[in-house]
Amino acid sequence: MDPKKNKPLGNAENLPLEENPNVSPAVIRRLPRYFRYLRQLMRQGKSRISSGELSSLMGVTASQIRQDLNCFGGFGQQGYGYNVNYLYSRICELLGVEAGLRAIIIGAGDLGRAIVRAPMFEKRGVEIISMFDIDPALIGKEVGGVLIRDMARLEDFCKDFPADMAVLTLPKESASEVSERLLACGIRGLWNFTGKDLSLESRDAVVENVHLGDSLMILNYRLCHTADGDEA
Amino acid sequence: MDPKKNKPLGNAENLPLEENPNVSPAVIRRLPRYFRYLRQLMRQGKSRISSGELSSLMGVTASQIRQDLNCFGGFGQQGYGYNVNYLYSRICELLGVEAGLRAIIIGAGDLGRAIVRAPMFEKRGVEIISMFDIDPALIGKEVGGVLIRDMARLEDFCKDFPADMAVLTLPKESASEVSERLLACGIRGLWNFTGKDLSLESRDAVVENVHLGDSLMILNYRLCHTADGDEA
DNA sequence: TAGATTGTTAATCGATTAACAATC
DNA sequence: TAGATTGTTAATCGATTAACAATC
Repeated sequence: MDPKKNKPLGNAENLPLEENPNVSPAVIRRLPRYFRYLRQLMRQGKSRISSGELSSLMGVTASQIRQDLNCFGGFGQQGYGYNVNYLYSRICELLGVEAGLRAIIIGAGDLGRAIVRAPMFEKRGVEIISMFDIDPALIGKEVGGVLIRDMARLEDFCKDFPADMAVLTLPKESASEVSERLLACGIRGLWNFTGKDLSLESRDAVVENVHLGDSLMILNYRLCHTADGDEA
Repeated sequence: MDPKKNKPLGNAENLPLEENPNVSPAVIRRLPRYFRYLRQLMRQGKSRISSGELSSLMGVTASQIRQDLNCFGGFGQQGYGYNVNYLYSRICELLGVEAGLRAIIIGAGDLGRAIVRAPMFEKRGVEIISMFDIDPALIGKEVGGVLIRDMARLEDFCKDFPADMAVLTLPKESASEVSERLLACGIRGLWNFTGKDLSLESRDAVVENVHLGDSLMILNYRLCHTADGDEA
């Protein structure tokens, strides 16, 4: 029973991973959690795990884990389970951790500065190459090793240093206008913290909206509706 | 055809809103968006809206809107539509905007300071009554009008000023230990930014996990898998 | 009244779970 | 080989959409 290190054997074998279109949004939303738990298992030196073991660790069903992983081809081995290192590296590949993506941050306010200093990007293989702001008091300063440039120079900069994504931490009033400029610069991904719903799916760009206000309201709702007498 | 201002007529009429248990998580997740769009309509002075009109505004189906709103009773009127002010106030009620919830923030780092200064809480009727940190260099300072107190005094403070929720913007290493202390203080809601999955549903507390790293990874995935040759 | 639009039921679609044959 | 555990199909569950009768 030698530990598995070889290629996947599932039915997606001869397709490049990037071109499997049969992956549901629900599965994609769960991939980052697999990434995190596998990373942790690897650090703990665990070399092998079964769907059952992983399921009790993550609090989901073993069935779901097997179903999810199989969307991308057979990552495991019957009778053995999954090789942690191998599975981790396949998931990294899926998530583009090794793709060398580059990001810029638009808006050097509180949130922009908090984000640029977080180790999040580095851990996930995304490089922040610049920040931009319109405030003269901020332009020219450095935060977390990243220079804040004048928003007016956005187009110039992108010509020389193309970025894959932009993090929007600017007031929602200018969100639409700025996203147009970013698309024109060739940026294809927006991580949107502005609180304005952006949907550019039709324009060959992807948007991930993070709406903190909505998240807070969901907590509010549940606080108000879980207080003891819920089932009465 | 007089504009509707009276009570709802649906079958949930004689139940207090807080005790309708038939509301699916999917509906709850959408309520904050209704809140935002209705708020905006109100500011624009619009007094009446149909599910069809709202649907094209929000980019969802009219059917879903009617279905969603009906979970909580009949908020509209056949042949007329919905009264914007009335609907807005009912949704505020559902979301606890008038409930006078109080929050504390644990961790006065970049993210904690960014959050305390955001107008988000005030808009949603949540009052931040204190921040806590263990760093002596921060304790005693004020951010956004809120005093940073010593984490060691958490229990003392909560005895005198009970809070409904805590915002966790501290390193994930201490997330579990700190949430135990918070539960012991009587706090029933956690807004968790630590990146560690917390699940305290079993212990009569609610958790809203905001995992920014996961969100970034989903964007990564879609960037890598939408690049032109997707359907090949 | 006629027109409009909800409330609500039925049909469809998608996602999760269960079960088990394949196979290491 | 026997035991374990995946890959995969079928069954269930939940969420969305369509349709239309009720009614303002």
